Amino acid sequence: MEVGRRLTRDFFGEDVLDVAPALLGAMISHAGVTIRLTEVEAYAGEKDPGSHAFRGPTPRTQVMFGRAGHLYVYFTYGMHWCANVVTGTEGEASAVLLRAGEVVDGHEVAAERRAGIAERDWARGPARLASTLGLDGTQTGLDACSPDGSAAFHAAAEHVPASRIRTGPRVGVAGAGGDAERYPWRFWLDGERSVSVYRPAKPRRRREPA
DNA sequence: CAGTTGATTCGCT
DNA sequence: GCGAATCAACTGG
Repeated sequence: MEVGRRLTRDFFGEDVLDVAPALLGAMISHAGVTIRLTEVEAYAGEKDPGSHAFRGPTPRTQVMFGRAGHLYVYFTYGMHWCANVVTGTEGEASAVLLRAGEVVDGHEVAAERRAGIAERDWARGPARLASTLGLDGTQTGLDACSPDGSAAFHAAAEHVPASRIRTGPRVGVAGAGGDAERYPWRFWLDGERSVSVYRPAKPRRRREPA
């Protein structure tokens, strides 16, 4: 299929708030499936209370403090994997969460991998997107800018006018209240069916004791 | 459509 | 121990 130029490490080395919207319409390929990104979220490194890097490097978040263009794939809610790409300068630990997209190549592989799921939902949400790409914890640290790596990003096949880009608060991020939460760091393409519905970051109600 | 709930493991305090 | 950058199934309108 026709894809744009491959995105380089220089592309990911820019500021996360520039990289995130620039990824809309771009594509990521892994394990036989290509997804066109329609929704992303920026996480601004160690100074961002919503980021996993907020409390400094740990074994889990080590890769975020490394080079731009590497994948940070984390496990959450006891069952889901979500994928980010590291951005900015080394040691900064900023990253873009890949929140949603649509499968544009590898439909047969995706259909097998996501058996029983409607095509519309294959990459509608970060855990679904990672699952459809076949990404899990074994791919964390993978260099998407390496010529012989298994994952790669490609520029949008079509022109994405700035007027189609929307911004808003991040989804499902607890611990709001800091300065970081005042900024709309979620970016999506207006009018795309694959964009997940916004839900405010509301703390889960604890079940009452019996 | 919107709203609610259980599932289930890990990372960190 | 607590709660999480979520999902799928289910309810009621």
